[in-house]
Amino acid sequence: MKMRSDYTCPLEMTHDIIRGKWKPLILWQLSKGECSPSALKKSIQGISQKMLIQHLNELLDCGVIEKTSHEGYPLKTSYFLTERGKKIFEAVSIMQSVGIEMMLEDNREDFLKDKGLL
Amino acid sequence: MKMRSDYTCPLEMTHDIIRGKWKPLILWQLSKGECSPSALKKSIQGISQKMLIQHLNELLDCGVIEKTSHEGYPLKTSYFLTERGKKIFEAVSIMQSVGIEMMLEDNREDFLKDKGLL
DNA sequence: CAGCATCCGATCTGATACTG
DNA sequence: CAGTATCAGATCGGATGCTG
Repeated sequence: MKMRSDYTCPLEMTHDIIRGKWKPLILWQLSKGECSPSALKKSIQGISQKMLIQHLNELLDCGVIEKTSHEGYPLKTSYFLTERGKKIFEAVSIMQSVGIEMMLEDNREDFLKDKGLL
Repeated sequence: MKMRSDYTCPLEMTHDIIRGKWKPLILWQLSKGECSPSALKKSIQGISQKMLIQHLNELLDCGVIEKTSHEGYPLKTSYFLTERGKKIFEAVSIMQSVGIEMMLEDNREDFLKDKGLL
C-alpha cells in the first residue's frame, strides 16, 4: 500500500492510514512503548505474522512508526511511534473511548470488566 | 455488512463502523445537519450512488444514523446522526484535525487554504 | 526471530441498468 | 429522487513455506 498524495480532504488521509484491519490495534500496542514483532503478535489476538509485518511496513511508509534493528542472531527489531504516529494515536485513543461508551450503552459492562477496561 | 458482536476490544468495534471507504466523509457531512442522499452525493466528491446508499444502510444497521422518509413524489429522505453517531463523530473529528496537522508538516498549507481549512 | 513470496478465497468497490 | 440488483475488477487477508 502506498499513501496517496491526492487526498481531497485531510480526513481521507488519516482514514487511509488507519483503515487496515489491524492498524488501530498495532498503534494501540505501540503507544505503550516500543515493541518487537513477536511481542506484538502475542498481544494482538488473531493476527498472522504476514499481516503484522505487512501492516508494519505500511505504517513505516506513512511515517507513523519507525524501527531499529539490532543485527546478529537471534534478530531483534523494535518498532515505535514517531511524532506523527503519536498524533494518529490520538484518533485511535478516541476510537477506543467511543467504543467503550457504546458497549456500556449495550449493557456489556461484564465484558469490559473482564478486559480490565472498567 | 453486519456488525459483529464478538469484538475482543472496543477499538475494533469503532474501527469496524468507520472502516468503509466513505464512512468518515458521510459522517462528516451529516455532522453539519440532516441531509438527503442527493445532497450527500453532491458534497462527497467521487462517491457513487450505490456506495452512498450501501454505506448509509450499514450506518443505519450500526445505529449510528437514522432516516426519515417523506412519502410522495418526488421522494424525499433525510439522514441524520443518532446520539451514538455523534459519539462516533468525535473520532472522525479528531481524524480530520490530525490530518490537517500532518498536511501542515508536509507543507501543504496551500491545499488547506484552498479548501478553506486554514 | 524478522521478513518475504505465493497462492487463493473473501470482501470491497465501481459501473450500469432497473424499479417504485 | 431513493433504492436495488448484477457483474466484473481490484484489493485485502489468511495459510503456508522459505530465507538470512
